[in-house]
Amino acid sequence: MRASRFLLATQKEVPADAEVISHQLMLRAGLIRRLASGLYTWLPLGVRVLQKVKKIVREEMDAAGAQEILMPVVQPGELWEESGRYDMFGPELLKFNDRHGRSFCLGPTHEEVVTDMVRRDLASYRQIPANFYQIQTKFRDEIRPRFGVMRSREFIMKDAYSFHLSQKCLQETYDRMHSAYSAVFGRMDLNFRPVLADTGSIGGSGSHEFHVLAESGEDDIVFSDQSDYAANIEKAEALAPTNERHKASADKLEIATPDQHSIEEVSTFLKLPQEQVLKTLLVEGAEGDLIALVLRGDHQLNEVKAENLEAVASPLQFASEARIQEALSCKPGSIGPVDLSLKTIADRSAVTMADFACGANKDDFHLIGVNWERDCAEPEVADLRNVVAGDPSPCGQGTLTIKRGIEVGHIFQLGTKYSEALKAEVLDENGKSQTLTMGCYGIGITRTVAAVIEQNHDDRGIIWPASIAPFQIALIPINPHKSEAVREACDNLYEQLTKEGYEVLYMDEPKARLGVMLANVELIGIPHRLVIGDRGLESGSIEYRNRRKPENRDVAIDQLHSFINENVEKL
RNA sequence: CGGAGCGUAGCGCAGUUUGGUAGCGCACUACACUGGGGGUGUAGUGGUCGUCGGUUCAAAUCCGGCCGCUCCGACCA
Repeated sequence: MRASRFLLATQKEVPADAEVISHQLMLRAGLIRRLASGLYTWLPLGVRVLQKVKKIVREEMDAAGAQEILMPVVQPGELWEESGRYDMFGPELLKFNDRHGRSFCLGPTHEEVVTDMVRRDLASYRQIPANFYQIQTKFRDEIRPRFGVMRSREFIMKDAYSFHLSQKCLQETYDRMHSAYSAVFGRMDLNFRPVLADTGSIGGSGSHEFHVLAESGEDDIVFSDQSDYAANIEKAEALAPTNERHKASADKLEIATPDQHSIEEVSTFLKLPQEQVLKTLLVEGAEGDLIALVLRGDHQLNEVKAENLEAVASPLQFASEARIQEALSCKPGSIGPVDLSLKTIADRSAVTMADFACGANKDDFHLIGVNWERDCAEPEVADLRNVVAGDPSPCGQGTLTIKRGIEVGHIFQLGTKYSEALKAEVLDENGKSQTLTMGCYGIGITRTVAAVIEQNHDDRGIIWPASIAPFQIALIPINPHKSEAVREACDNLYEQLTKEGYEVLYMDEPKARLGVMLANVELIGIPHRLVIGDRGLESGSIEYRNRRKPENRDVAIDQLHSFINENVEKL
């Protein structure tokens, strides 16, 4: 590609509203432009990267036996009513009516549509298993789009859906998708981890997320230091403490704690460590009642675990201040389990506390020296908290560390949730109708591009892995408008390399300054760079530089061909 | 939706306190010099100051409504 015929929309200055490095570099390198909140136009350079990612995904999906389809972005509301998600999905589902007043939505995901396709077109067990995928634009009306393409409202996703007649068969496809995903992210040289994940509201049994490890990630991933165990913090079990609860040794005492509400305030005020203060949170119960969730003060509620409790309403909803006032006649900062007439569920760690402090269910008062059994009823016990670094690993080996991850892929065993609701059935060998079991598998294509940049950049710009670089080689002439020889050498080399199948960006604008071209080529992250000038030509060499290496090297012109063959990945 | 902040040229910003000719840097156009690592000079292009209304002789500036955006908390690939 000749740069004179290609939109290189690079910018020197960092746009003010770009927070994370990938967002900044994508804007500066001219990959994307913002159209509105959470909506981005992909410029020519960005599209080239996107196409590379899609190509890798297609190759791996095809190799794993999946078939490509393409489903509409706009979907009939009826279908979503049939699955029960039209009202359940929440405000992320953008709904609208057509001119006839029929309801439609923009697809945030495509379970309904594939399941509908399958129930119409698959009739026999002979067609099972089947795995259909597409690469399509999705829309989720995110509350807060941010980090550019990392959490946008419109995004491109590869989603696949498999159909089976047995759990065993589903497991096989699931495992095959697991390895296909590892292959996809491996081909992009990403430092990633498959981690155990919560199946969330979609339900089903097995689920893994694929996370790219990066500081800017929005998820906490926990690892065992002595085994392969890795899980999303939402999923990671906090084991019960091994030590027994101490005997009560202090007397219960009520203390005035004016204006002390948070655990931090209370622990400072009472001069007690946070581990000695009990945290009591009120949430809406499944029966319309209120439930008290109790944690050690220094621990954090794991909302997914809480939501998965039967007694707790799903989605999780904290009790409003008004509701608390009505039930307990006090504010949220002064609640405790003593004489509390609500169902109380305590975290495994909280229940081993003794002589602790907690709210007195009376504004501006706390209790100290409180003990379970003696002062308040033994609560129900559950795993309610987020694990913290240093906790024992739930796999039984090692302790946990926590890192940030960007979720770029997610695989699920869905079970029969959608096939049952939409009656996706086929006849088995005995002529009997059987409901299909489903799996679903997503890769955030656009998000993956951002994740790659998060892991591959320096202070000059992006450093693309060979497999998804927009161009392999940048060809830069020095003063071509002055030197016929340079121009000719570059023209020839450009033609030759292009003919051989290399993707070359030829910086052929006659008056472009060398420094500007070099800076641009580094900013947009092209892996290999050739600089051709009079001096080099006279001494029979061409300057080469690898984007990842700090130094130039001169390559003899007559060896250039083999040098490139050896050092540049042909795609 | 709650809390904080912003809206002035394609990008980054000043000007708003104290009302009085719309500015700077980058980018862009032309020319010249320069020419082996974001160069210099000269001359230019580009703005109904988010929007609607009010106050005033006069509003980017003061007042009010609306819209949009960003950041911090609840969603997910």
